[in-house]
Amino acid sequence: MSRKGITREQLVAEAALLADEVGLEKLSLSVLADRLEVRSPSLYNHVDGLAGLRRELSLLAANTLANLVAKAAHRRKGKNALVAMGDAFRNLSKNRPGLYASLIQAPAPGDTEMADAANRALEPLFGVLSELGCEGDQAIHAIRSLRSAVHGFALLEAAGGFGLPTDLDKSFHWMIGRLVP
Amino acid sequence: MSRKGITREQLVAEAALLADEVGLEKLSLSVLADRLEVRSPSLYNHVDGLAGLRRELSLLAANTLANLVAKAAHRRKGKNALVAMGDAFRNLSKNRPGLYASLIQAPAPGDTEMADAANRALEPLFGVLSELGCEGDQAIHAIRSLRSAVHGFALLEAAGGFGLPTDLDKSFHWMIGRLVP
DNA sequence: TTGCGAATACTAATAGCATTAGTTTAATTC
DNA sequence: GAATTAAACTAATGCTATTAGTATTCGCAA
Repeated sequence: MSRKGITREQLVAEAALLADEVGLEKLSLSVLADRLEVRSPSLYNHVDGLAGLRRELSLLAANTLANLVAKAAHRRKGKNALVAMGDAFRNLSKNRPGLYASLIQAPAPGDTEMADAANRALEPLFGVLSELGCEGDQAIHAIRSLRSAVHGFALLEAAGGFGLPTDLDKSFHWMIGRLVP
Repeated sequence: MSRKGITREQLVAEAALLADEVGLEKLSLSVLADRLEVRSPSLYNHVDGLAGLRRELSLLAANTLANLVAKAAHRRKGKNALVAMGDAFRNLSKNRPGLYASLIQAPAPGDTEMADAANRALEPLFGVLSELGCEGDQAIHAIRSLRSAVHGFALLEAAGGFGLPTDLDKSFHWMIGRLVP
């Protein structure tokens, strides 16, 4: 058969798009192979099985998020920056639900690359908080709370957990405003 | 073969325990059948396939949570009640991770039984907030925020998302305190 | 240009899971 | 005690992931 010239990056990117369309749970090597017009065993040349693909997706998600958050924080200050970062988070979950969902899986113990990528998305948060004069225990509490709240909000929203979609933006901003010291 | 006398409640309860042990993703009809010392097609007498089992688990989780939250709120007032309810939430995620995880799946559109069960867990929350003089938009924002924050915190904690486990309780209580109006 | 090695695709085969159909057997009911 | 129903079983199908082995194509070096 003629070569398709698939690269790992393309493969993972396509898998992410597919996950957005059909849901991360329904993403299988079979459907990905169909999409790429290839037989499923061929995927093993690029990725270490389904588990490997999932890890690549997590990595892509973490890096994508880190970039969006950094861009959102750029040239903004204080609470404005926090709100923009929160919005970036939430927008990713709305625009790329499959990709966002792959953030959830816990990194394997000792997987520093994965842990690093996740931490990179949090760095701007540290910056803004210290700029707001928030240090020590306060900063730790605030970061944990903001992460939890934003993540939980995005998940509940994606799962249709909120009854009415009215004023969801207001609620989200109210929440963030409450959690900055 | 002699009958095993399995009831649907037992089956679902056992499935929940199994999910706690091996993780919800790894819970299959096969392993459940092994645990119950039965062949997997026999499970179809009690439950509508894997999808049906998952729905039953979600229902059990929602009801369990509703009971725990109601008990936590009992005879408590104001912020004390909110903290106790939050703790109940978080404890469930720690003690029954598999069961807790099955809360996440979105209810099928039109599945009122599932939606009702989920709402029942939130009722005490409404009570406490109105008792705190929180009404209208404020109440809506607060409820959404508290749900998001508590849920997000429980998930991140379960996934090992927080680096150090030190003072996690303090952070959790700090967060709740911030979100009550 | 030719030839060689590595990368990438393929086919074939295996194993596990969910699911359906049809059968048997035990319990319940009349 | 006979008939009905419920709950177990076996057998078979189809889908997925995965491995092994094979062939083809691309890039590079002689």
